[in-house]
Amino acid sequence: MISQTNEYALRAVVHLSAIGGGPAVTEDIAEATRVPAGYLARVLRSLSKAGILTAQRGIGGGFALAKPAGRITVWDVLEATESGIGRIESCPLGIQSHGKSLCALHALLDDAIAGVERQFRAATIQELLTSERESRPLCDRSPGRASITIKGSAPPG
Amino acid sequence: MISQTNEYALRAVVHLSAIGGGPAVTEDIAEATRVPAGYLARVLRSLSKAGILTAQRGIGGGFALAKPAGRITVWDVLEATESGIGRIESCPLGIQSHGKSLCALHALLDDAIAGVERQFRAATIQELLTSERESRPLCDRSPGRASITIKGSAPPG
DNA sequence: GAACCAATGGATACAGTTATCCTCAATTGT
DNA sequence: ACAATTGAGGATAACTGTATCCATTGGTTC
Repeated sequence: MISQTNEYALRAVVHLSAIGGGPAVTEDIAEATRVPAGYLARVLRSLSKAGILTAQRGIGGGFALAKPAGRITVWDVLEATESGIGRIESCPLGIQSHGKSLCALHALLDDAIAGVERQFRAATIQELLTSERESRPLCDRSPGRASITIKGSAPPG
Repeated sequence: MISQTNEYALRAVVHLSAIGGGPAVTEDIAEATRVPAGYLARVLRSLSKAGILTAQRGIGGGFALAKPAGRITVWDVLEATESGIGRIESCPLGIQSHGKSLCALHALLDDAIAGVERQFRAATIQELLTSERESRPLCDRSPGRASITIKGSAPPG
């Protein structure tokens, strides 16, 4: 359903949004989101290629949101990390007569997936951060303070 | 989302329902559903263990539905083949404060999954066969005739 | 230009899923 | 009892997604 890679990508984007859009270096994002740094680097590249993040090398560089969090949907992030969610386009059995309109079985399956897609298309990253839920994404405590502990290099303020 | 194994299991159960509940031997089910026979054997065992199918050895044996198709849900089949759909129980980051109530991000993800679960719990195998859709599951042609080609098991010579 | 920083890209290892195969146990028919 | 049929179970291979590593390239600062 939601692959590990999807998870990592979402965490990274949410984190960047939470700190105001970045930029932040791979190492720091990995630390904050508890994602293996080596693999995260690869995921961030995907997000960069997909135009969700911008990448900047050298000192002061890192990854940053390419557009405001309110304009990035959960769906965007999932799509960027491939694997997507796997809509069913045609009959997996390769039955000709099912080519255009899926059979009852696969129509049901695809309907379910379509519902998920709709939900994810409607949800922006910004909404996750301003949600009224008890706990916010990635934060170690409940709302009220949106502070995220960023270890190491650049202490804000 | 829907794993290959899930697919195979669904096809097998749908097929058995379509031929009236069985029994049918692994080889024949594999033929009709276009599933690799060796692997299908394993999947059928899972379904048998889960109480969805009954297994009978020896001549005239095979697998049969353990209960009427109207009482088997898509969800039952998915659960039986493990992997399920992967509801999110607790925060994947292992953040303590998220333990009970998921954060906004994972609440959203789990909501979507929950919706899928609800749909699949409500759909019976029987409904798939009596659906008014253009094409029925596994059939090579549209409704009207529910005939399924079962290749003869008698080898020449 | 030199030195350092950080992303890029490729090679590689690891893990879980998918798939195959072979032997054993149960059932049926002669 | 014997042979044929058919599922049960385990060992193993192939494949894909996950994760690590290292050399390279691009960019900043001095």
